[in-house]
Amino acid sequence: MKSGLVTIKDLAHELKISPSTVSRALKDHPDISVETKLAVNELAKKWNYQPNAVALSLKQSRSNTIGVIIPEIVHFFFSSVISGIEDVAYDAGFNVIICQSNEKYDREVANTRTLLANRVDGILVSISKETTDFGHFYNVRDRVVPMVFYDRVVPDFYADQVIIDDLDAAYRATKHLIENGRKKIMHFAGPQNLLIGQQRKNGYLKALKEARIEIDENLIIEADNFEKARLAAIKVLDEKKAIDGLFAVNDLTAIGAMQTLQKRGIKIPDEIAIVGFSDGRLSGITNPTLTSVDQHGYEMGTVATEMLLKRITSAKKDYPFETKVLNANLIVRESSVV
Amino acid sequence: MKSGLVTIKDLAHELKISPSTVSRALKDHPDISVETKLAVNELAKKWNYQPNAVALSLKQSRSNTIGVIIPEIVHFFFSSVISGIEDVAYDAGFNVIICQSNEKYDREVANTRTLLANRVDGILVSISKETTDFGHFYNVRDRVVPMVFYDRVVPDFYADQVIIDDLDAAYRATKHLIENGRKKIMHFAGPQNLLIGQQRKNGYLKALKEARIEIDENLIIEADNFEKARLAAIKVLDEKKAIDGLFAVNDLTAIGAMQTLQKRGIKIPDEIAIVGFSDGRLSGITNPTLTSVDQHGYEMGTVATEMLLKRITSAKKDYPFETKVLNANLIVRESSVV
DNA sequence: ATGAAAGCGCTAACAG
DNA sequence: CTGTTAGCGCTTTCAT
Repeated sequence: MKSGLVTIKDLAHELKISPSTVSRALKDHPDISVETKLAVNELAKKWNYQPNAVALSLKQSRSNTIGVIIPEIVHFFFSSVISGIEDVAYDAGFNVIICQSNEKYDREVANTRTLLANRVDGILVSISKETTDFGHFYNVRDRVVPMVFYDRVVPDFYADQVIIDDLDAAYRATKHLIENGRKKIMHFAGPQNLLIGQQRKNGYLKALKEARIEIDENLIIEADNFEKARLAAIKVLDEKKAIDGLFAVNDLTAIGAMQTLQKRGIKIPDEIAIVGFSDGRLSGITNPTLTSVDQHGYEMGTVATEMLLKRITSAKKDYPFETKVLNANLIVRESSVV
Repeated sequence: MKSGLVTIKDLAHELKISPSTVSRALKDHPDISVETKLAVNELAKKWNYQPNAVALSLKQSRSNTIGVIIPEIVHFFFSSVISGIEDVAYDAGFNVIICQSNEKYDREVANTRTLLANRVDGILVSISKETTDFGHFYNVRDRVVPMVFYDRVVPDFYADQVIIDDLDAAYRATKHLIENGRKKIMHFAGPQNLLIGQQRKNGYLKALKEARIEIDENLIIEADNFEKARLAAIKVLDEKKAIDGLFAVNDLTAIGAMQTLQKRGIKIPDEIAIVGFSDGRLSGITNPTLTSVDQHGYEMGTVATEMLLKRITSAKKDYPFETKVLNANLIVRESSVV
């Protein structure tokens, strides 16, 4: 058993044949005699030969690696997406390089460079909350590297993408509150430079309009995480706004608000009904359990990866871009129904 | 602006100089004249030249990439670890290839092969719940690829590792229950082939012994996830065991038990006090909030990566292996104190 | 059925 | 200060 790195050359040298023959024998090329194949494979096994994927990448200008840019890994939704990506990529023999943008534009740009430098065969992206300039993605397109956007897509950028129907989901979530008799419904909104932030707000507005509930801009507050939700909730209470419902852009925001309201003695859902968005591990364990939109992270990861692999492996790459819209269903729990 | 992939050759050809000069100019080699440098850099920028990291890897037998084997990404603790790894690696200019073992031995072995094939400069591993054979890691050692184990380490395997003192943390968690007057304390244990499973159980036993509480093997049940915890809790209730405390191997297990007990009308912490382990996002949002051991996932990721990078970059690699033990503090919340 | 040679993109020792 | 050459590990055409 030879230790360290065994190369094709080593095998060739030992067997007194040429590297090309070893290469062919290893991949069962028809030209090679059975004896040679046997000898080569035996030694390869004995010496624990493993092909150098780096050399292969260079030779074939194909790395069998896909890159993923993700805003934040520590997040039920996004980690579910990664899990879906990983599983599909693994089955197809692809590696996954993960880059976390940490919601920073600069880092997203750097990530993109890194992935291109490493000659990944394709890139999966969900843009950061900060991103408003998309030059780095045009760069990817110039390099003809396939790219699929998931969840947080770039508006008007012609590319493959997989999303959920955020507008409709938000609409149904808000409608659900209205159907349960709520009339003064707040919205804790996401950043409006993200399409999903806009869409979820629009869905909220649509439901209100449809029910002929007057829209009060003061009831729409930009708050998209636990801390901001706490502060926003406190502010709302201090201003003694009369509200009976809340639709939040994500679960953690909903939970931050819920806990703050509860601490002030407000009964959920009796006094204020709450609906979140994402349906991660959290929603089932709060008290009351949280009504939420199931965003199907794992599925989004698998679908996005399948789209990407299809574009990577298909002979002609210039077929039209696709947009897949996944189902997002409202999971009704205790926080919204008395 | 040339699209597609620009190489050093292209630049050299255009400027009618040799590739080596371009290469040197690009890295600001002192030998090269200022004019040449300027010309090269200008064209490189104009043509958006980006070095091919794959070619570099091959040349330098160094990929600037580290591999991570992680049991499950969708898990607050593990995703925190990844986040820590990512941040440190990124700052040091290293890429991160993530492989999920999904708690399967076979997949862990395959992951190891993949990472070696891709010539990663080092590997971070937390072993799967199934793993009892460690041959694949000896393989890594033969290849002289640095390796650091985090959290779930291999017993008696001589390697760098970063862990928390599971035994002590479990001991303190259990002692905390005892100090709050609990005497019939159950333990929902993790798989005993994992060191952390053993250690946490041993810590529990140590605290009981110290308090001269008789150990009842029937109160130790192997249950390490939400579902198993529900079933175990139901079984316990059906058998009408008299218990007043529970120490669970992780938070999700604690929460599964807590919810089941609550549904049967048992008051937490009044009738049964509960302590979990990990302290993720979940523990602060349950009702009552969950007392738990803070496992410092992010820090574990950063420390493990620093150890790995140190071994990768240090000239002599044969300095003694280190074991770093991180502090794990008990975060007391409502579930354990009346 | 096998070998020799070239080349993927880059760097570095050696020459001038 | 710059060019030539060789080689990282592998595949593949073209010879033989």
